[in-house]
Amino acid sequence: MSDDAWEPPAILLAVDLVILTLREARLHVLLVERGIEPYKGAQALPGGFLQHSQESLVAAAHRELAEEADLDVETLCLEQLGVYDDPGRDPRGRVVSVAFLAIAPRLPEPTAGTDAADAGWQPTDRVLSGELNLAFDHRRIVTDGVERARAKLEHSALATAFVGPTFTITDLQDVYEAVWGMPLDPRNFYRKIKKTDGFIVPAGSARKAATGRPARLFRAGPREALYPPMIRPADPPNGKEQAQ
Amino acid sequence: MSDDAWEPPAILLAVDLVILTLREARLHVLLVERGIEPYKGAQALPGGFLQHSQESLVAAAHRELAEEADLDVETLCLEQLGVYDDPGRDPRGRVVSVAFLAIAPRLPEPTAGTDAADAGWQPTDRVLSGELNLAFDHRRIVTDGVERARAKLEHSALATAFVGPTFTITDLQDVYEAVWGMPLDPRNFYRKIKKTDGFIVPAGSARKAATGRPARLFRAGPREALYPPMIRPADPPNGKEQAQ
DNA sequence: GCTACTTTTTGTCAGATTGACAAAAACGTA
DNA sequence: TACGTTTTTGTCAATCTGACAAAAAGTAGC
Repeated sequence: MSDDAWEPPAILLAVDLVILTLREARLHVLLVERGIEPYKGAQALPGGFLQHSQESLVAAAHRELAEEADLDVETLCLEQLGVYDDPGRDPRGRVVSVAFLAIAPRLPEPTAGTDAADAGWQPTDRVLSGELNLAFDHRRIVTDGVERARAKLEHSALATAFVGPTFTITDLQDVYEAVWGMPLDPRNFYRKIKKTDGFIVPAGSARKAATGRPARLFRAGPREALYPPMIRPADPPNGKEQAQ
Repeated sequence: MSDDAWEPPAILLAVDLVILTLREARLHVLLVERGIEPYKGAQALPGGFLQHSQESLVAAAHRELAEEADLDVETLCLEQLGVYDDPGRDPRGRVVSVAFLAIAPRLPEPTAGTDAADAGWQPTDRVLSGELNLAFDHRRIVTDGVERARAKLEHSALATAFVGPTFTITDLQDVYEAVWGMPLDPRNFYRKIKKTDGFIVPAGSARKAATGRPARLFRAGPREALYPPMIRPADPPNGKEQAQ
């Protein structure tokens, strides 16, 4: 490309957000109903274009989140998920979108913002299964986001981000079961968690549900990366792949 | 953002490539000497701007690779590494760059292309340590790329991408040692590899170096994801973190 | 041809980890 | 006080890991 007279291509840069949380022991994703064309009326991830050329991507992400879902998530830690740039993914022209992922403890019901007709939590199952159709390539983005969360639970203390400041080991197990989508043995889970140094630290004695032995409370520990990782059981219980 | 009169911000979209390979049992990255300002004369990752608004990011990546390093890597599998968008990372204006990562078996010495004064392989050590300075934020990108490769070695059969079509188990071990930057026990490595179903399949009897028992040859197996993962030993041999 | 040396491959063995399951502990409730 | 529930502590066999020995299969030197 030895062209001196080079015209910058007209490309629009956007951000999309996959916000995951736990509600009633199921993994949910934040969706908005699009208030404008294209895909007006369809469910979509919150997101939008960069406002000006100096706005950073994460700044745009936080701004869109506030605008579209009225969520106060200053503290929310956004992680880059990927870039989606298939030409033709947006009928308006060439739109390259950077997706971000965030994990949140139980959040308040979001209220509709200016650009979105409505905002609310939907179970990720319904999106992944295709039961619920999303605008653009947002189903793929959600799929990637959930898979990222699953993987991160194995190697990081991410699970504590789903729950409140103090929690019980059973709370943590609920997170793993909801995100991984499989049941785990409470006894073995308990043992594994407790012996992973720095994952959790005690937070006073405890009390919880109406019935059963009260559970001890813990707080997130200093450890960010889990060294002996929490290996999730092989996914395909229906698969029959056997090599060698 | 309820503005109808909205001016698309002037943002340039670029790609950068982290091409990793093994040379003399060390991990190397492909660098070019910049032939134009800014950072003219400095070492940098191959990459450049999207040519037109319909060009996909991977297409641009392949094109730049051919242009700048004259490498024929049609078959090279590029994986998205991340987006680098710090305003101010490029003195020419707002440049958002999407980085791609590729792993390659021993490649021919690249020849300089049109935009780059020179192209060649440099040990990643020299980049990570800061001994070799790179243009823009390319040192960070290389750091992220190497870390990604390290992580992928744990869970995928990526190691076979570093070697030729047929290889010995020792070849594989060299890959792990070079990328992880630590020595591994040949006996235990051998055992672990052989018992990971589908990782490698036999490829006829074998022969190799001038000395020692001839090693058996293998070919990459069907397995993409390693189920019992290859857990790499804890990184910090100098660390002393102990909680609980 | 025989010995020395090198590298690959096959074992061994104790300690740690895992998965499945039992049982005790610590509550509320009838 | 007996019962049901949930948390917590154990147990046990199977598996996996890390450290190390030894056999196997070549080449090189004499």
